[in-house]
Amino acid sequence: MPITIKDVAKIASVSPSTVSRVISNNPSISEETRKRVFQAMEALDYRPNAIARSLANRRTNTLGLIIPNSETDLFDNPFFIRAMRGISIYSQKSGYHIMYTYTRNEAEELKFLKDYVHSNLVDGIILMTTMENDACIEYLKNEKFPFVVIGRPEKADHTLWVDNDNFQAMYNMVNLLVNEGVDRFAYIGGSMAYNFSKDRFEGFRSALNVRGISIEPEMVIHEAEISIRSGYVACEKIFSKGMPAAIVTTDDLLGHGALNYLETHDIEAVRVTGFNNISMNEFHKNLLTSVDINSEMLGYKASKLLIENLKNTSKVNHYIIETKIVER
Amino acid sequence: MPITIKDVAKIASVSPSTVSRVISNNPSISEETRKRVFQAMEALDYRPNAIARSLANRRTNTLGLIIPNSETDLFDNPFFIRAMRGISIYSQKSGYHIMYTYTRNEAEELKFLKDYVHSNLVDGIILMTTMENDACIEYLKNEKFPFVVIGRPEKADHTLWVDNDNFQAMYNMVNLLVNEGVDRFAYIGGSMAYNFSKDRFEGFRSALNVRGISIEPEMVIHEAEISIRSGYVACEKIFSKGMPAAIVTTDDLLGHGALNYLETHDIEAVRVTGFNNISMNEFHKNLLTSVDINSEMLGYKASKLLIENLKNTSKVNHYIIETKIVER
DNA sequence: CTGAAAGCGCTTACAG
DNA sequence: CTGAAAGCGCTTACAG
Repeated sequence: MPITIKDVAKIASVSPSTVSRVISNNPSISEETRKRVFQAMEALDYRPNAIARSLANRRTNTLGLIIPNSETDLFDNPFFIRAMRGISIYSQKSGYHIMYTYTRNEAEELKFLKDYVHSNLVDGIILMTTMENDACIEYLKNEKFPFVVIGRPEKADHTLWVDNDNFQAMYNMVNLLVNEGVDRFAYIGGSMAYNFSKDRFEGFRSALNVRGISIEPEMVIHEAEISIRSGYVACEKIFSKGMPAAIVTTDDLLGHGALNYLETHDIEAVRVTGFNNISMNEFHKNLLTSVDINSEMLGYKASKLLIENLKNTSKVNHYIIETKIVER
Repeated sequence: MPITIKDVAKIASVSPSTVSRVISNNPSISEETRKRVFQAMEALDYRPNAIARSLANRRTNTLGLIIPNSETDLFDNPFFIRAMRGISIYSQKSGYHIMYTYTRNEAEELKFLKDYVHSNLVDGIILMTTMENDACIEYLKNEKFPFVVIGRPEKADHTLWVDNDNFQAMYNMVNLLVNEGVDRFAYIGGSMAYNFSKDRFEGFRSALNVRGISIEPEMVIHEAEISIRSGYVACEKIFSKGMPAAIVTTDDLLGHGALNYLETHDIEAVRVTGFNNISMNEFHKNLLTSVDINSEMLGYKASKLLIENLKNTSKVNHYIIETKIVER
């Protein structure tokens, strides 16, 4: 027999309405009765039933999280768990809970998204990635259901999003290498269906352009899968065409694949760079210079942005998270 | 104005009770009216309100997941995300949702655990790790709140748990090495406050015992933190004492730390083994033989066990997940 | 096989 | 500043 608001009301000699107002911090309650009610709650070790509150006020204080398809190694990428940590930390602070669901493909993404939206279980949704013609974004916009997306969407209007400045981060990385004297570049990136891949590639292209270094198309590889294996395989193609002075990649897993290739083939003096600054880099003998994208902050700010908007206390529709080049 | 059970009832010319019975698959409904109700639901695109259902039948069909403290690299360990994936996949199948919360220390663990238990938001809890004198297990037992724990707890009676046979896995690994001719062993493990650390160490000890190989205490290191760094640091201690023929570790991160040490110091012909078979192993030049603990299956079976018990369809209180040595 | 009614534990206009 | 009442959208004994 659980303790309810009625039990508290009886002990405190007030009505259930009053107890409810005390719980929700309604300012119209006198200090005297507030104190009495708190005492009663304490005495009974009363905890409000979150489900009942949700039904009555039509808010669940819960956010839904869609973790995208990843048969690939992508899933061992610490990005997701780090972002989920940031999401959890901000949400805890503001009294929100987080539901997640793992999906294997876009069809499942959409299916579970609908489940979240129609079940009334969550007040808003966090999408962990952005794709070209993203069906999830499309759907949520149509339904006018609150959501935030990690990664700048194609049409950023009327959409909440957080992202790094991927163009700038890659631009700066290439510049750094040019300043070190690198004059021949290879590039390994992920699928151009992702906006962050496009942005990073554009940063690469623009930086070389500005510095007057030509891009060699056969040294530019876009791999469908972001993994150590892909990085390795891409190098086989690259080195069949020539010998770059640096291999710029869009992910540390690709970068480590490249490093493995270099080591296996006893190739020296080729710089390799990546993104994400995964912990594996730190003690690795082969040095990988990497962009720390601050995944945890991406998650943190994503939930912040969404929750602020649910409470109507936000003026902005996006946050840019600072990146940092970690040189090695 | 959301569509409710009443709207459906009106269209189908039945009472709300009947609609409810159709939704919950109550067998006492005639085929004829069942069909009519389904048609009405379809016509209105009706979706039951999960919150209202939860309040009425006192089940939320939601599980709560506590992700333990990890200021350390532990968090980049793919174990967590893989287990969470398994948990999600089984839960989806049986119509359960998953909430997670990240915690920074045992005090927070307990705090958020209480939050879950008292908010009535979840029907059961999944604990991702087991510790010595685990306060969370203690608490949940006292509250008689349903839970499952990944990792065999100290007192396994009246507790649901899933685990590998960590003793056996390590025992087999050591045996394999002995058969290959290894006659001098070093050991790097995690904190002995974790049962899996204890089990793995016992497997190590017993296997050497049986094969008549003595353990050199100064070559046995228990690190508080499971990380690449710790593995490296442990090797500094080990090699100041002598030259083992194999370094057996309880985690691939420790193993990679050891490999890095060997490489940095140009030490060859020392075998290194780990646990988890992380993806980093696959393309790494230095070969790490590893125990694949099947993290995803641990998560999968954990939610299966918990959900089966919530539905009273389970006879067992634990599952052992098979491990597999991946030789390299 | 089906319906009317009470109930799950809250919130919130409305009235005073 | 506080209470009585209706309502949130379901479920489920009870009765027929």
